[in-house]
Amino acid sequence: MSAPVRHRIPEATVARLPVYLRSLFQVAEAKTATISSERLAELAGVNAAKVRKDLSFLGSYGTRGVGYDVEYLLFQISRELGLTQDWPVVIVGLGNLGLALAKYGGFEARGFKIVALVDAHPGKVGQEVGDLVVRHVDELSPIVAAERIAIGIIATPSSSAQDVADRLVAAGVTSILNFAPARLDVPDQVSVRKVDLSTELQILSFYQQRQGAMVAPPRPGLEGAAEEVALA
Amino acid sequence: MSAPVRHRIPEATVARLPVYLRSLFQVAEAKTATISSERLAELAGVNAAKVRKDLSFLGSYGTRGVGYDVEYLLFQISRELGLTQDWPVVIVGLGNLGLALAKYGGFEARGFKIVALVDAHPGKVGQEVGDLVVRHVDELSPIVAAERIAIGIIATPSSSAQDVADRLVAAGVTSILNFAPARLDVPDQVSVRKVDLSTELQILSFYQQRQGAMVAPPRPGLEGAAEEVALA
DNA sequence: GCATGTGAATAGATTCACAGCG
DNA sequence: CGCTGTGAATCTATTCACATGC
Repeated sequence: MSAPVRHRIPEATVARLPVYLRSLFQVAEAKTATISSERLAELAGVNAAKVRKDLSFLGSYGTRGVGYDVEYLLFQISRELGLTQDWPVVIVGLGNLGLALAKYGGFEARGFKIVALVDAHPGKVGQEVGDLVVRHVDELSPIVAAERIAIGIIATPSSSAQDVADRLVAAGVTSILNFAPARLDVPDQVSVRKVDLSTELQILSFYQQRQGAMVAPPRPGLEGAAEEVALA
Repeated sequence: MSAPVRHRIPEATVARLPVYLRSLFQVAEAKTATISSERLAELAGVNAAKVRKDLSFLGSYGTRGVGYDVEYLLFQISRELGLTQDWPVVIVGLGNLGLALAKYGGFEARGFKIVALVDAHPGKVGQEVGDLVVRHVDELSPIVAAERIAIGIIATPSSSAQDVADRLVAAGVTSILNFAPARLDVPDQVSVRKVDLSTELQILSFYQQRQGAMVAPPRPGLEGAAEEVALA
């Protein structure tokens, strides 16, 4: 059931697998049966050697002289990412952002299903959002257990983020996506990823400031290399 | 008026400066005058040697045997990030996510000011959000010019993302924060950073699937890509 | 012939460990 | 003496270049 685990897959590679997955979905819609590393690289915005090396960590799924079978590769990457099942997710915090996430339909298509909404504020509890009713954060444990939730999204103010993380962990959640601009202290077995909008803007600001009219774009993490900047 | 640029600052370091900044604001509120790399590392969730090396790229702002002056360091990092001024920002796309971002008050405090909202949908145009009125995307150029906007946030469905990016670039925007799950093709001078919620969840799914055993919380600031957003 | 798969080379980031200085 | 600043060592990631095998 679980993936082969031929090698230990590098973190940087794991972070790119979802990008390849998306590109492959596009290609699959166009009824293309096979794809070369060159073409996939172009769609994903990376370099072809990187694509080949990344895919080689999953196994030898390509055919020399031909390329990769799109459907087969889609399946292999999905399996590697654990997306052959749907993961139940809880959103904690239903302010502007939490609500936007709750209403966003794009997760379902990608292997995730929002199954519970939780907030600490009495005014929020009981509210209906889509086909879910917001429940109180004190009920987190039974909800997580009942719905077999493994992934939690924190969309609260940062002042409550650590408390919420503690509750999620206590309830048995082992993966957390944190939108609050706060560092979370969690046990080693728990994975945390952070999305911080202000941080992203500040990084853009850095590169923006350095260019006035010169050079040097940053790079979101994909290709490209920063050029040198002349001294002021 | 721009920073000293003693060395070229590594990308990984740039991505951590906002984290240090936030930690320093906390510390400053507590009226602490100086801070050691050890303590700052703890607050930022990184290792102390990394803090020292990162800060050393900005200059020698610490005092041996003592630590760093909090206020001074705050200023230096802010300056390096270009946050001594407020950047005017436009949000394109006012679906659930765009609206949530528009209503989110956290940017102002961090050096950014949302000065314009733009959408292509007639139903959206004219709507009031906070103290702004949504304007039509066709007016982008004059708006960008009038407000001296350098940073644009794309919160549209991915099908429009490239078109919006082209318009932003044509209007003179040189930094883009992209929430749409699409790769953007832009000129070299333009910086793009991408925030992709589904990708983040998929990365969590990978580690979740490899349960119990090792943990490997991926890095927050750099790579990432894949899906996200926008709503209709 | 042609595109994969992969060792080897290079580049970049992190960590170590200690010299240097207040 | 304590903590910064930094070369050196290590680890991770990227890119090159070509042998391999369809």
